[in-house]
Amino acid sequence: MVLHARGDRTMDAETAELKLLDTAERLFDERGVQAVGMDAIRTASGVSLKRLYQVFPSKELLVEAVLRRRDEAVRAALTGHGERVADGPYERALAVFDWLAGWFAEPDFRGCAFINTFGELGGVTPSVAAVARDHKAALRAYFAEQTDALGAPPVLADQLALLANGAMAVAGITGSPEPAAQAKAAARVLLDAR
Amino acid sequence: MVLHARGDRTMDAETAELKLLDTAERLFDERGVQAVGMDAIRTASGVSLKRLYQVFPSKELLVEAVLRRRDEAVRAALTGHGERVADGPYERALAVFDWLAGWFAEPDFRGCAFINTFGELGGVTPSVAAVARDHKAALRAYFAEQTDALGAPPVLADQLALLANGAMAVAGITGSPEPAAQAKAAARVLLDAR
DNA sequence: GCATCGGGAGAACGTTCGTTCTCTCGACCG
DNA sequence: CGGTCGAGAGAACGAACGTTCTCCCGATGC
Repeated sequence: MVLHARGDRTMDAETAELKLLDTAERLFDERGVQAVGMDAIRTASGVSLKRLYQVFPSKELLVEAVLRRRDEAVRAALTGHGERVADGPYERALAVFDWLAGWFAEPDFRGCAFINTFGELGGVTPSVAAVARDHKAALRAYFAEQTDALGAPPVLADQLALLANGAMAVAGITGSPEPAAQAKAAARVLLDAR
Repeated sequence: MVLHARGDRTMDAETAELKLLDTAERLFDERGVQAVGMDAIRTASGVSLKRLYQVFPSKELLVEAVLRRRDEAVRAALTGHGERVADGPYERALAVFDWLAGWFAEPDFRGCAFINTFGELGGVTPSVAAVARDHKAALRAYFAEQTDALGAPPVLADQLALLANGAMAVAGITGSPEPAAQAKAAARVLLDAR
């Protein structure tokens, strides 16, 4: 509960945390983690350094929080998109690639944050590696839900996940949204093959 | 030409360049680019800082040289492996995934250097982004050679490249070599589907 | 009204980094 | 053999970073 309702000069901890996560996510996506200083996050977010370190006592914890929030957002978007636009496991599996297409077409798309951050910090920061592993396991699990419902062998879920991750990596590097459609067509072939 | 054949206390420029590229590649793979200082490369390679900056006038140029050399090595390994173990475009396309399997099984495998370095520096260093793009275009071109020979449509080459890149990303993050075999099986389905 | 608390702004601190400079010494040239 | 060149070792420099500290002010409680 907010006990002190002052003017606009200060902000409560929840607002600060939200602004920090939003700002850090955007800057990390644009420039990478190490290229963004805490001071840049302070300036871009308007949250004071003191508050910043109250909410996230170190940069590593901020990075972890950004990735965890994005992990949850992606999981929710995936299942939400699947339920909205497709019914049946076959369509839901394919709908993932439509969701990727929309993501890749965003003007500031620069690849998957988990692939990128793992590449930058995965060899040096175990917590980052763990979040990336968890996230990719969740994507595979979503495909596995659909393939299980189809009675398909588990390896099909792995293969659909490879297509999705390959599309993210290639779309990020080339800047083209095409990999989403290419991966969707390949996924359809794999789904139809059995 | 080496005019001064001294003892072992100095080394000529070619030897220094080789040692620097080898050392930098290993350290960059292990820890990422920004986590490795020029001093660490100096110490690990035994090449003096003075020589280092004679051969590579900046860290950015060293990173670029490491990636370009690896690009050429991968291209050569790909075609060499294809010619050695497989004949015919169908087998050559699949042989890429056997080559990936051997790579993923190396004890210090930490993912594709181009995917990882793009994630770290691609948003900030255009030359790094360009090398990564070129490298991924070359992989796609290798697949395109095989699919063209098979009379398959060009999109199949993109799809095989998505499988290969997805396997690299997932194998790097999870540390498992399995994605290579899963991708190979999927590639076979795609190749057989037409 | 006054003491206290907590926050914002930003200076300060210690470290690390990329890069350059200094010092020294061995090898070649006359 | 004396002078010059270039190399190695590592100190030094300036900037940037993550983190902490200082100063000041407005709001709250008695």
